[in-house]
Amino acid sequence: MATQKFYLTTAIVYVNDAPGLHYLYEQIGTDALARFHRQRGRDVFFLTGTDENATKIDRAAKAKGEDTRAFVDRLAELYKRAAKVYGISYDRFIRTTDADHVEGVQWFIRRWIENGDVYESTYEGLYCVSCEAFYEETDLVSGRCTFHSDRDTIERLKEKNYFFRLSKYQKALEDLYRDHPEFCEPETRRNEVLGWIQRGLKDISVSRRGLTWGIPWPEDPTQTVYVWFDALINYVTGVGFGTDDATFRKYWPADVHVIGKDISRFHCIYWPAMLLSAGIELPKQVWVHGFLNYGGQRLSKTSGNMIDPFAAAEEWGADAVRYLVLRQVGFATDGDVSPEIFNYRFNADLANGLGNLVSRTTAMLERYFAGRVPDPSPVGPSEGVVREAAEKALREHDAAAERLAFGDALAAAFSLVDAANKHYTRTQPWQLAREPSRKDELGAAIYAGCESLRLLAYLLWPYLPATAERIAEQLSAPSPATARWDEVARWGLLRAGAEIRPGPALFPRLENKVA
RNA sequence: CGCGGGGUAGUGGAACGGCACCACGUCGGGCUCAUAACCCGAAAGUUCUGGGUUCGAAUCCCAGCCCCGCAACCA
Repeated sequence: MATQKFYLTTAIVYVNDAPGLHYLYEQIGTDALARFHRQRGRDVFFLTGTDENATKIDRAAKAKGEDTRAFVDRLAELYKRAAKVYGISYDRFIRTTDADHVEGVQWFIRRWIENGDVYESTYEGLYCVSCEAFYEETDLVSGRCTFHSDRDTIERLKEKNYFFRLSKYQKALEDLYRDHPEFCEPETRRNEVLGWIQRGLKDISVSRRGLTWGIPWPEDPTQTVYVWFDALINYVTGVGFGTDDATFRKYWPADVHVIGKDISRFHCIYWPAMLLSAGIELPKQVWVHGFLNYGGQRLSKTSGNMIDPFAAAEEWGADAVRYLVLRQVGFATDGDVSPEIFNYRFNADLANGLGNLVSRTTAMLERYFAGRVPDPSPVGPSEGVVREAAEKALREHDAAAERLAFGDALAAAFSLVDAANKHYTRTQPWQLAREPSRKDELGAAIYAGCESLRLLAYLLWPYLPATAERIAEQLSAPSPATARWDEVARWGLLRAGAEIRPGPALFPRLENKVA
């Protein structure tokens, strides 16, 4: 039985500035999915990275008087550091300036050329002679470039470029979506894409002339690959296309590309057409997530409503932030985040819910059983109810996680926290403890609470990896990072007599910050 | 008539033809193992507006108002 592979990607991020929380949002969601599949025994390859070949990056570096190469190196490190802080478990962090990517892109484009899908044509547009770049009408302010608004630098210019025959793939894309509607999820995003296709596809310019930064067009050094097309190709070069056939054959096609809704056109139309032209199998799915809003605006650099991910990790803890964004927003739709929302959810779910359940359970174990897990029998009605709740949580969690509904998945897992709390209210262990003759009942009641915690450690690991480790450690249970799912994810596996090692509060309440 | 999404208790979400549900917050009660945590109960909605279809509409149709995203060479 060969291990099933699972290859997933995030979009690569455009590195013109420091990372924001919206960047981590996609990383966190994709990481949770990667961990979920690893936990279920799949051979996961998780690719993420940086998009570095844009002309604007070259310009941003020069504007700061910095060498472009040094500039992207510095920013790539910063993004890697953010990923590390948040426990993003990528297998490769690709940079589009990596040598193997550059080589792979050129091989990719040669295939288009061989296939007759590239031709020379003229691109006409508004050109800023100072920036040496084309702009759209909408980019200009009163007909002037925003970088050089003090003088007239804009000219209407024609440039010879290479064009890709996107129009040739109109029918192939229609067929793709007819036969495999699941290619783009969720459905609302797919409908949007179908609308674009129905209105007809036009050929697109895929090269730029006279740039000094970017990937040279194969066999024509006067042209540079237009950065969007170079960027998309990272999904195949990241697993060895053009340079490492064995790895490429092992992981391609991708199981899912996780992206934001602003770039679905590129991933759901251009990308499959590009692959078809290059004679490469299509990925199985593009999964489009929503955005984080703060104060009614999309969280972004241009909206000026950044939440700094490094500061957020200091404030709430990286695990908590992972939980907060996924639980609050869900993943498919847009949702609101703010420090106030984080604070109240932190207290309600993490401190009062999960953290407090761990505290009360381990405290009772220490007090009543000298820090050893008691025997599970006799199993009374309340223990049965908790067990059913646990099994339901496992089922519902997996079903939700499978469809990237992380908010629902977390809600399913946390339903077990509620079930355990209700169980304590019903059985009242603190009362049983007063009657020595009922020691067995007391043990069974606490065992059920303990067992709920153990299962929670495994269920929550994809979202709260560090917390899950701490819970498992406190129960002397196998590490969620390495345990085989079928050997841990069943009720009743916690060994009686196991040592309990209570730790400090997992999520101390944020007392002063609740407005 | 560019395209798409959305307007539901104070807040955020769910239901998408059949008694309008959940969480947080608020109020009342209980408990004391626990991070003033936990448990039970209650109040709170003319489901954006106006028409229509239907035995019955938050849900379907028409018109309008408002918010958000996209609008293909910006990444």
